[in-house]
This record gives sequence, C-alpha cells and structure tokens, in this order.
Amino acid sequence: MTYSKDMTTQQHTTTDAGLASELRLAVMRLRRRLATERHPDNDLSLGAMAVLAALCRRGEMTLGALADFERVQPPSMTRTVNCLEKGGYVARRPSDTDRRQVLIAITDLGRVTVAADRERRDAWLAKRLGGLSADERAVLRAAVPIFERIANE
Amino acid sequence: MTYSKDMTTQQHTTTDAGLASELRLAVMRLRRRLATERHPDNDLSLGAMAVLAALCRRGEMTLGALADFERVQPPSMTRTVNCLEKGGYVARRPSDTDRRQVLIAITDLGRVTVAADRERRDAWLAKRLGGLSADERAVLRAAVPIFERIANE
DNA sequence: TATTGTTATACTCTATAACTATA
DNA sequence: TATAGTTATAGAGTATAACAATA
Repeated sequence: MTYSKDMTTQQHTTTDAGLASELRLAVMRLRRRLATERHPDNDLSLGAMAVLAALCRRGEMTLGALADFERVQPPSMTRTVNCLEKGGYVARRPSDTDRRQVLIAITDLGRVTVAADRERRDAWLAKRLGGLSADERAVLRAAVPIFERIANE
Repeated sequence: MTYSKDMTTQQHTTTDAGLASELRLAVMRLRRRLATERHPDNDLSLGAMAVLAALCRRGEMTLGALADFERVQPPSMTRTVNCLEKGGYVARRPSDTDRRQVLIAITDLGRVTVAADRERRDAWLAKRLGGLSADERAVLRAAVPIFERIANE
C-alpha cells in the first residue's frame, strides 16, 4: 500500500474510499459539538433525550426494543429509563401478554420536555443551518434518512 | 449539483425546524454505530485514531490546536496524546519559539496505522455505502464539508 | 499577570457477567 | 432451557480545578 499525496493531504473527498473515513470523522466531530451545546433547563443527558424523543414519536416500546433502536445494550437502557422514570418523564408497566417484558411510555411531562428541548436545540442548530444555502440544507435533509439506514443495518 | 424533489422529499423532515432535531438524533445514532464497529488490530480508541488522522493530514500541531480541532478540553487531549506517544504513534517536541507549547507530530508507525485503520473501516462503511445509489452517495459526499463547517463554527 | 500544558479527581455513559422472573 | 430485564462491577472518555513552567 502506498501513501500518495492525495490520500494523506486531500481536503475533501472525491473517491468512495475516502468518503467512509471522512464521513466517520465528520460525524464524530459534529456529534461532539452537538453534545457540548448543553441545556440549562432540564437534567437529562443527550442519550436520555434521544430515548424520550423516540418514545414521543413511536409510542410505547419495550425496554429491549428501545435498546435495539438506540443501539445500546439492555443494561444501559435500564439505567437511562430509571433516570427518566425518576424524573417523571416516562412510566413503566408490565406487558399483558408476556410479563417478562416491560413497556415504557412517555408522560405528559416527557412530551412537554421533548418539545422544549427540540425548540432550544433547534434554535442553536437552526442558527447554523440558517447560514447555509437552500441547496446545502437540502443535502442535510436528504442525508438524515440515509444515516438512519446505515446505522440500523 | 442540485438536490431536487426526489432527493429532498422525505417523510421525516419536511420543515427546517424538524431538520435540526432529526439531524442531531441521526448523527448520534450513526456515531454510536460506528463506535461499536471495533478494530481488532490496534489498541487505539476512536478518539485517538481521529487525532492520528488529523496529524496525518494537517502535519505537526500544538496540543492546544489539536484540542480545539477535536473539540475537547486540553486535559483530555493530553491524555490521548500520552496514549499515542506511549505506543510510538506520535512524538512530542517543545516549540522553538514558545517553550510553553508542545508540538505533536505523527511517526511512521502512526502513518501506517492511519492507513490500515482507514482501509479496515472503509471496508465496513463502504459495504453500507455500496448499498446506496449513486445519488445517495453524492448526498453524503456533499454533507461532509457542511458538517465540518457546522462543527467548527 | 496571562497563557500552555499537565496532574488530580470525579462524573457520565457504556459494556460484560451474574442474577431473577417469567415463558 | 431460553428469554426479558435488572443488578453489580469495571472501563473508556470527558470535564473542572489546581498546579507548573514560560511569556
């Protein structure tokens, strides 16, 4: 394997091979940037808010389904749900059909919190998005479902 | 390059307000997915590999500049660089002009490691990218520099 | 006095392994 | 015996605060 100038010094990606690396690093950095934009008004972590948003959109889910969806192991999700339950953002109930399963549902407080969080974060990100051209926003809008697909494959 | 209707009409994000939320959650999940795709052949973390890649591309940098670039605090970068130095992937040297500063440079081993890691990860992600249409790959390629811009703003 | 980097310490998130209870 | 979830424990990564060396 040779290390040509292109491979080590290029600014943007023009090849499919480079795309994977570039995308990976870009996603990492953007995620860290988003994580540091912290919220003052509630005590929930980024991960907890993501779970809340999932429940808000998809309705009641089992703990296992939530763990799969968020790509974490069940013990991690138990921890997150404990945190959310203690704050009154979600409620647990045993499944009627299989009493090993636990169904998690969002509460009214949870819904309000999701809406407020979305508004606040959108304000931050939207400010950045506002600096983009219409074409660039279109790129991001198109990228979202592709990301979902890759992540869930 | 324009992103016309077929690429931008999605069921999820049709408004700019929703775009910020969707993008944020999608980035989080994809990042977690990428993080779980672990490497068997070296002992470096995702963050350490990102630092190595930055040094490979941009050349020698001070610790502070690296911290800024990767969006972490200086103590975190010190830790990461210690790890890289111990493994022989980078070398420290004091700056000639300002002896408070420490310059970090990638070694030959570091360069080889970056290339190998890139190849391996690309294989994983490229497999997913291979399942996409040419248009979809074009979207991702266009998204990368936009992400960089948002993250570094 | 201000700045660059390091050390000390603690917190958050995540994972694996062992356990409980249902199926 | 297998599965869903929990508890116990440990590791990785990050941050803030206090410190050292230099400007």
